[in-house]
Amino acid sequence: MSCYHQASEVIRSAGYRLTPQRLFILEAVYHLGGHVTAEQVLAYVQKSSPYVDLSTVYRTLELLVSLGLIRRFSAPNRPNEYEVATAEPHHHLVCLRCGRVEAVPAEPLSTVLREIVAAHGFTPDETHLAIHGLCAECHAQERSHEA
Amino acid sequence: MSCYHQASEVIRSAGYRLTPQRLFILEAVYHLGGHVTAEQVLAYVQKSSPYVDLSTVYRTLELLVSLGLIRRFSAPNRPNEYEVATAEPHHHLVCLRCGRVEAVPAEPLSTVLREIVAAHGFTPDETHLAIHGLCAECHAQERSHEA
DNA sequence: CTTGTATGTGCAAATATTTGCAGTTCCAAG
DNA sequence: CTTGGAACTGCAAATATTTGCACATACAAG
Ligand SMILES: [Mn+2]
Ligand SMILES: [Mn+2]
Ligand SMILES: [Zn+2]
Ligand SMILES: [Zn+2]
Repeated sequence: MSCYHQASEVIRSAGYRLTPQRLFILEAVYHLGGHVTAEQVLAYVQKSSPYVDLSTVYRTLELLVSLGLIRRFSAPNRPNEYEVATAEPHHHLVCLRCGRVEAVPAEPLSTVLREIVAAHGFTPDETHLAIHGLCAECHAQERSHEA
Repeated sequence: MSCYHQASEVIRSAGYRLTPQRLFILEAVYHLGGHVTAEQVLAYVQKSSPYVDLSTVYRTLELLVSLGLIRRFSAPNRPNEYEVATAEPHHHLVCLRCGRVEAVPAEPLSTVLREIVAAHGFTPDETHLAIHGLCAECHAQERSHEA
């Protein structure tokens, strides 16, 4: 579950320093589970290490994203969320009306996506796509609302 | 080209007021063309109407998005960009390394996407997807960088 | 175990975006 | 053509995120 030991090794072997802050932040994302915001990570980290700063959390989360250790979930009108990359690969459907976020398996979407954009010489590395639209309920409501 | 007349009718018939600010902002997005930021829209609008506020621009742009008159382009580490919805439907490939943004036709991606997420009862209405990854050049560089 | 130094951190300020609120204005109803 | 009131706006403050910089520290080399 919460074994972020290998993850810390990735940091080292990529040439980055293994600081207490980075370990705390890594542990926070692993421990909290699911999607977490920078603010939530900070709150957890500060229980053990009160002087860690929010900017360090942001910087570290982006570092972990660039190393592929965590994934970013970014949707308009909500703070960025982050999640361990060891979770099953998936995308998210974001309802623009009620705000609900639902996970869907990465496949077959990822494969199709990869094939289509490969024709443009592009290599998508984002396994965590935010697809905007309307959930079933909200879509039904919009339809009835017309008349 | 710049005929946003029908667009203003959409605002009215959706029950929103047709204010000078909304017309100026609409015209700005039509006139400037391509992807524009709130800041750019403000600069253009203020030439004719100096007291318009940036918050009004943000609010109005989001209103126009919700009415389907313009599209939002939202990628991490860059301000949101907006574009008239009358442009040919397309998505964007965003290189996470060099920052380049390339347009790709909406089809066949949109159709595939729609089919796949329909199985989850979801109706994607976002024809302006930001797909993250590496462009051809940057991908080549990463490969050679390994060795 | 030192030590030098590039990397990383805390803090504060900058930037990007959103929100609350009091005053203004569009426009439906008369 | 008025006019009342909800919708809208400007402004300022709040919130979200990024950045500059001086100081701290991980860690490679000795
Ligand atoms: Mn997720
Ligand atoms: Mn576009
Ligand atoms: Zn919904
Ligand atoms: Zn690139």
